[in-house]
Amino acid sequence: MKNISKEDYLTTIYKNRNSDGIIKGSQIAEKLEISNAAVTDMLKKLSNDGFVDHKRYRGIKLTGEGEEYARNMVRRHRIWEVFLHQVVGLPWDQVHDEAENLEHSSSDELINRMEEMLDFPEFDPHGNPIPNKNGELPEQSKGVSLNLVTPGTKVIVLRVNDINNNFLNYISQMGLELNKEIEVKNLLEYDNSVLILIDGREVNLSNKLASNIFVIQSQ
Amino acid sequence: MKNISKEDYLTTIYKNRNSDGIIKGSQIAEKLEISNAAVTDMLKKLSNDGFVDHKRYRGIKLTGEGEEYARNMVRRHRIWEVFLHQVVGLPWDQVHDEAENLEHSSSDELINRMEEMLDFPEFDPHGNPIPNKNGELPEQSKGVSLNLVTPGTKVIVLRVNDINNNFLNYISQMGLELNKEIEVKNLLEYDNSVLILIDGREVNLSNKLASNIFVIQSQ
DNA sequence: TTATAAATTTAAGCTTGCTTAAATTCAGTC
DNA sequence: GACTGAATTTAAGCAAGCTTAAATTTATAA
Repeated sequence: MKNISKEDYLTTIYKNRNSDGIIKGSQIAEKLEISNAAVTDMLKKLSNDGFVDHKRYRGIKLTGEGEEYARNMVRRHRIWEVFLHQVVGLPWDQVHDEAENLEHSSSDELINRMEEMLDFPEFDPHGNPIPNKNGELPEQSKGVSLNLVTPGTKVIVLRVNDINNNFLNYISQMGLELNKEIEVKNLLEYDNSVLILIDGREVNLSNKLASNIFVIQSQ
Repeated sequence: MKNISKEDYLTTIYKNRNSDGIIKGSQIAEKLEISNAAVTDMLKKLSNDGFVDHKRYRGIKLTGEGEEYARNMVRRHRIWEVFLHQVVGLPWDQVHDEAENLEHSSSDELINRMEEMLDFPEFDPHGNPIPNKNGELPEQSKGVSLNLVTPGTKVIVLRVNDINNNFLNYISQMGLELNKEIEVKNLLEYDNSVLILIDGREVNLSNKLASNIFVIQSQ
């Protein structure tokens, strides 16, 4: 049976909350693929532990402590990704799943030492920002998701969401990589998928896929 | 509450069984610091899973599959230790505890890649042999534990048992390290402790400590 | 051979994190 | 202001891995 750690609940909240910092229990349940009842259960514990603010039937929010904890988990994850990519030499589409496991099993001292070894990287191999030791995030241009780009525009890949190896492997095989210039050719009304030009090849991306790829206009 | 993995049971059996490959449940319980009842419980499961041979009230033995599994865990542990020491730069007395956690959370692919990066090391930073991909151990001179050496003999440190950071840190602070020559001055009858000469300093080691340090006679 | 100590197993019970099903609350619509 | 559907919580129950206490088996030694 699946057994999800408190750490996973916290990072799930951190990554999926809305702009007000609020998330619904059902969203957590969906992301973690467990029942709503299990989420309610765990929220009681996380609330007792002081990691989340939660009142019955209301939205969920991280406390300061919860925010700190979650950011540190994200930090661990992303530093592992950089390390696995740069030091161990794993391709960018194979570091996520490994980091997902390692992030729970390493001391902060190890993370800090790896960070130093890597000369304090600001972004992971998928372009996502790495919180520093104090939990602060580096500046990053906003970007827009690929499914919202006006057809005819040339853009540069800024970052992609770190979903899982499968997603990363798929877009990698299409030739997508960080900082690569692509052109949005068309937006298909039928299914909201996007037709793009990569290395002179035309590729169709589903709306869902495109929504996880963030770009900026190239000049 | 403590929650020990099946993997830990298997490595505990592997490391603490006698020369016939047999271990008693009570020994496992003692090493893992849990009750005998918990061990009986888990042995049923491990037996069902085909990892151990076990009949009621009799000794416990690894099956072929169990042996393979345990060796692979030892392999993972020791490769992590070498990696943390050589690549990340952790001192030899600080790699054990970290590796203890990481060994459960890394894929075999990662282990193999690290092994290759390290050019297929045969021994970990404490001198203990690393099983290769096929589970085979490198040749190693036998050595004798320090508490059994005849006083007056000069010896070289061959390996030390990988107990925990605390033990390693302690002997490290005394100046003990791999391949260093030391002299056994005296064996104190009172408590079976050992008086040795390291770098010209006289140091007394308890019998228990000395029994975890293995040496060979230097010529 | 039998008594006794040690090791092991069984039994009953606890906690954690999950499940499904039923009950409750909330939010939006008419 | 009542109705309805969605979200949430409660309730009851399960599996895993532990606990302590009691019962059983084995090994040892008189």
